Amino acid sequence: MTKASLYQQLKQDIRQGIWPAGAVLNQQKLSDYYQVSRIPVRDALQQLKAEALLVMAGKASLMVPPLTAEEAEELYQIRLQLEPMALRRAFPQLTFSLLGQAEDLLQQIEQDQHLSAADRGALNWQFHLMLYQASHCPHLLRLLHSLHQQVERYLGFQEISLNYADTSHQEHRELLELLRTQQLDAAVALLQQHIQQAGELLTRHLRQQPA
Amino acid sequence: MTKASLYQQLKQDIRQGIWPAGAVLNQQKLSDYYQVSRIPVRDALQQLKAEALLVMAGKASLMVPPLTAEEAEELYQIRLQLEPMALRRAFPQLTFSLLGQAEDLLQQIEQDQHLSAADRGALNWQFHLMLYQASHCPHLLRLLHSLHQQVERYLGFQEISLNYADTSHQEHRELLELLRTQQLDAAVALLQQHIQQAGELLTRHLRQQPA
DNA sequence: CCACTTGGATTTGTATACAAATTAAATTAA
DNA sequence: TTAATTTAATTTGTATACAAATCCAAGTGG
Repeated sequence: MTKASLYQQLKQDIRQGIWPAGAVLNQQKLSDYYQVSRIPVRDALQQLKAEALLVMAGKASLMVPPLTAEEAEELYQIRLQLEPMALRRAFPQLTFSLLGQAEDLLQQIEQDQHLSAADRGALNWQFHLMLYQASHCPHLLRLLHSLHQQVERYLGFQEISLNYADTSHQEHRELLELLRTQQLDAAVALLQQHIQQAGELLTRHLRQQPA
Repeated sequence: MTKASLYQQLKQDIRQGIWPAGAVLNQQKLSDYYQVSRIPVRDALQQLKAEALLVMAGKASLMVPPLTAEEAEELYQIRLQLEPMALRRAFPQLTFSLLGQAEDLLQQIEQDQHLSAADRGALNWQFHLMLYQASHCPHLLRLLHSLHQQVERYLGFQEISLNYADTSHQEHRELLELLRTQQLDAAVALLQQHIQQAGELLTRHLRQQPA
């Protein structure tokens, strides 16, 4: 378990609920669990804290943040502001090659019916990222990546991703088609609708059946 | 030099150019300079890296990011998307008490004519924060705080803040007045203009006279 | 009964020492 | 001369040991 991979592992284990929402993580427990000293654990924790994938609990201890409908809505609202911007700035630099690669990712999602929620989430983000990357906006991409990691914690609910899968796929296809035919404004409108819809579905679910 | 303060100190020293843009920071150098072991230095560096106040230079070393017009523009564009959102979400919860506290900050800026660029920047952000805080959006506030820290590195140029000071003050006053009289849309429009103007001034300056 | 100390147990913070990796220079071959 | 390769120096990564702080529960006074 090397340094970078400990960070990755911890992040994945938080997503997968090994360290559930509300759990207080202490360095000793983690260094025992991952069979490393506290130093690399501290490094990983520090990084996760800075990304808000962990939050302070008391004066010195760290906690896996609870999942709330309010914060989920907030995250989607922020995405709703930033992702259209990313798409607009990427648009002039989008190539058929990139759009093709994005389509490949879609196909991968649709074909492999028995992907884990985590894998589907990762591929879904890769699809969006493929489009946004062309913007060459390092800060924007960094923020979107961070936001997506936050959101991913909420998408463990099988029901959501399954119910929404078909609509989502179709919207992704339409988005690609609009970009291919140079209809930027329509593409942005669709993207906004896409994000808003996903956000509403998630928050509705959270309010009905809190995490 | 305790842990939290080492992080603060390093951040301040980067802003103030003790570790200038492009400088590669190594742990030994910093632990000598700040008279602490490498462990707390590592913690601080890890955090600064996660906030993009430091960036990777090569495989393992960290660098103070260069200042570029492109990134400055990007940062202001992101603020342009997020700050109006923060103001809108704060608006229903804004009280006369908060508006009063915001006004106090303005007065503090205007009265003290010989503030350092850093101090003026800090107070300016506190003014904006006073308004946005009422939104109770933790993620949004965290992002805006981070963005502002990024932007602050660009505002060491005396000419900019001095030239713009008067216009900026007046816009701040107008903003408060619009909020007092419940004119949200006008307030948002002014805020957008305020950010855009500041961004254009900065990027124009950077393109004329690169850092 | 509640708020407030106080003690010990736990947990985090830091220093030092050493291992692993990276960087940069020197050397060699094309 | 240039590019690739090896080697030495530097720098980062990690473990262990100890100091400082925090947390929590038991005890005390109001």
